[in-house]
Amino acid sequence: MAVRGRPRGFDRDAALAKAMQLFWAKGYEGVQLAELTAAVGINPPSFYAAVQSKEAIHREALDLYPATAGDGSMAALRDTPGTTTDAVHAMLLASVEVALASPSAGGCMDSLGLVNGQDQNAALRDDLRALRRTTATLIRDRLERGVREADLPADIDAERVATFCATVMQGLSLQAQDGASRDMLIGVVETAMTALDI
Amino acid sequence: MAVRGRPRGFDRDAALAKAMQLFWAKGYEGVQLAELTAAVGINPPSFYAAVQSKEAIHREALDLYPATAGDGSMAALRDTPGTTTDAVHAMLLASVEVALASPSAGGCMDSLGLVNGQDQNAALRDDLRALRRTTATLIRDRLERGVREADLPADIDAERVATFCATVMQGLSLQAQDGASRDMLIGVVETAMTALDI
DNA sequence: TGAGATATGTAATTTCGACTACATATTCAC
DNA sequence: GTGAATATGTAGTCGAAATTACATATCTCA
Repeated sequence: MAVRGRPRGFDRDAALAKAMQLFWAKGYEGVQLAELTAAVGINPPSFYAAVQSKEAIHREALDLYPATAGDGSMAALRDTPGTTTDAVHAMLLASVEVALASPSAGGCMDSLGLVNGQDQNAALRDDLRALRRTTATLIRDRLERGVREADLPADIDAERVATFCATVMQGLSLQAQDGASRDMLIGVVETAMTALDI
Repeated sequence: MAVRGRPRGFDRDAALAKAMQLFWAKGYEGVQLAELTAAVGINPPSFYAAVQSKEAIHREALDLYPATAGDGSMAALRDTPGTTTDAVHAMLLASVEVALASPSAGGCMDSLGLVNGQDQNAALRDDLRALRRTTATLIRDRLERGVREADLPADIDAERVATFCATVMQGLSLQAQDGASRDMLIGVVETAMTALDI
């Protein structure tokens, strides 16, 4: 059962990837649809034939982000063997790479995609906040696992340490935007790790 | 030599203070001029008779910010007696209060006022970046003073530690936006301080 | 008191950016 | 080949937000 009508003249997945790059580089409100369609090489009607709205494709980009470039830090947290401390260290180092991997060195898409924008985009801003809270929760879960496995002292405050890690990761995104070098960001991570010698 | 013509019907300083509150709460692009004029109780022409543009009053607000509410952290860094560590600790605790003092619990105005906005506001975004770099420089200066006064070990990397502090402070702003409580933010500061037991 | 100067209110204007109407083009099913 | 279905390009529309035109109001100075 092949599709009827005229076939789409561009690669939707490639367009989405391009959109993600743009949103990552410039934030939601920093990207104009005209810019996006120009980057893909299409006209607005072709875009709207394939996507419901700017907001809709941004949501798709948010889903694509961890599935590709943006998953570095959570993947490191999840997959790094060894101690919990090793995993947290790898996570922070990975978040440095994510921040620098932005097409504009603009930090993490979830952290900076929409910070203080227009009221009309409040829903998206709240979604990003929820994503960030989820990240903090994943970190806390990993720390609590470390406690259960006697890898960390039983008396640590997992939520506090997780919030500290999230704070540093978000700060790293802004530092990347401010032009900090990879070496400097890695130095920040190493300094942060000394706070985790619990 | 009194002023000629009809006198202004509103208090310009009060209007500026209101504008600062709004910009602090919602960011540059999150505030509409209509909202600002409504909050002040005037109409747009009265605003434009007293101020050149939205961008101009935002610049004034950026100047007013440290002169009033926003100066907490730098004042603490500057004025806290005792050790350098005491000063840094006070600075971080003050930045928690600044972040929570925002009319919307929205973090520091310099950190979050315009993160990933429209291309047309690139100049303002760059100004904010410069302000943040200045903050990091002030911290580094204080640390270097600590080294000179033998208050800190001679071999610390002042720039790295200063960048760490700036990273945490900026992260605290985002955490405040994400709804972290004062207790949690203070916990983050205490955790960060353990990284500074150099 | 009147002339000059500045402020205000009403109601635009202007610009920009997301989104779309519509005519045309390309494909599939039969 | 014809018709149904979907895509594309041109050229808009539509709404939102900063900014302003202009008539009027209120003040100082002579």
